[in-house]
Amino acid sequence: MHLSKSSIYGLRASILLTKMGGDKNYVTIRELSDELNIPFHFLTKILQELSKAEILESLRGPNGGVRLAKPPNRITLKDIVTSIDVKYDILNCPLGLPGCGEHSLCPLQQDWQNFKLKVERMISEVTLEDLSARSKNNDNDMYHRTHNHLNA
Amino acid sequence: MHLSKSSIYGLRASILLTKMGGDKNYVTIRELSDELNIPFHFLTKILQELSKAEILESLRGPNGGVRLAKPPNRITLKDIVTSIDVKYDILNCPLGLPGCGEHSLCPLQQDWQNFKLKVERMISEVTLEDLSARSKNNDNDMYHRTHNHLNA
DNA sequence: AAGTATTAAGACTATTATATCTTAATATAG
DNA sequence: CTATATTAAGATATAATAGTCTTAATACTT
Repeated sequence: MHLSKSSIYGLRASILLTKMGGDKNYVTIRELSDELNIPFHFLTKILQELSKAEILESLRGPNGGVRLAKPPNRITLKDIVTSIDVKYDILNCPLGLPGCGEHSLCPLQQDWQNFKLKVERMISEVTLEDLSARSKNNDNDMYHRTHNHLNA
Repeated sequence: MHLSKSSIYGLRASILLTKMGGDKNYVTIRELSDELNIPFHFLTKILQELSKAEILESLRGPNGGVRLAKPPNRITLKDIVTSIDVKYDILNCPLGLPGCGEHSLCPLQQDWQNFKLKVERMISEVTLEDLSARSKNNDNDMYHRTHNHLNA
């Protein structure tokens, strides 16, 4: 049960893009990678995936970069995650005990079921707009820190 | 947020051992690996860790094998997991959103906090005896299936 | 048209997790 | 004492993930 770094980086970049890109201008990947401390070439490849999935648009050359291809209230976290990790495994019991969620052996079963449903609903309902708004209201804005003591 | 396969295999083998080993006889690793569909040599190395941690005892030669080194009600899941994955990362936000659990950006924050506490408490309180008992009362006993459509 | 800034694409490398193979050590049985 | 069964240990192999580097394509600027 976890997302790949690719997905996490893709999420973070998309959120930052949402916050910066209100004016429909392109933002360079270099800017994003600097701000988020993500290796440039690595982020480039990830964002290429999101462009192919038509979540982002890109433009080469001077003044080029990437930007959202749709209004941020029409892009869910699930859109992003499933474009990057084609088969993401966020929903397996963290203890890997067989049958968790179906049978009664795993003691976490009930808690896991509940949490799983919330995760499922959250990622398919929450949009970039939502997250971006939250972030703006947050004094202690982790998205603009330059040091990396973040979760990974 | 996830356990390594090593930890999961170690857990499964320990549970099976608990169920088989009431009579204090040694069980061969081959038997365990066959029953659980875990590669023999791989399981051997994992169980060596558990032996070093004095959770299991082992004996070489004919009639050798492994067995619990303590009564199963004195071995918690956490004992096993921390012996195998010295630094297990079960407690990071599955979305890797920065600051989850401390700040308010991640929408899962509250749910994640709750779940995390339950996981923490569970793995440090539940013993092999508990799990083994559950398993015995379970008709559909996944631990003795030979095919592997289990969580991983 | 030339130069420059930028993404696209793909090859390459590094790291970690998972798995296998080989040999050594040890205990038992005969 | 010899043969055999078993774990111990360590070297090697494979696969997945993460990250880097190089070159190509493209778009803008002058």
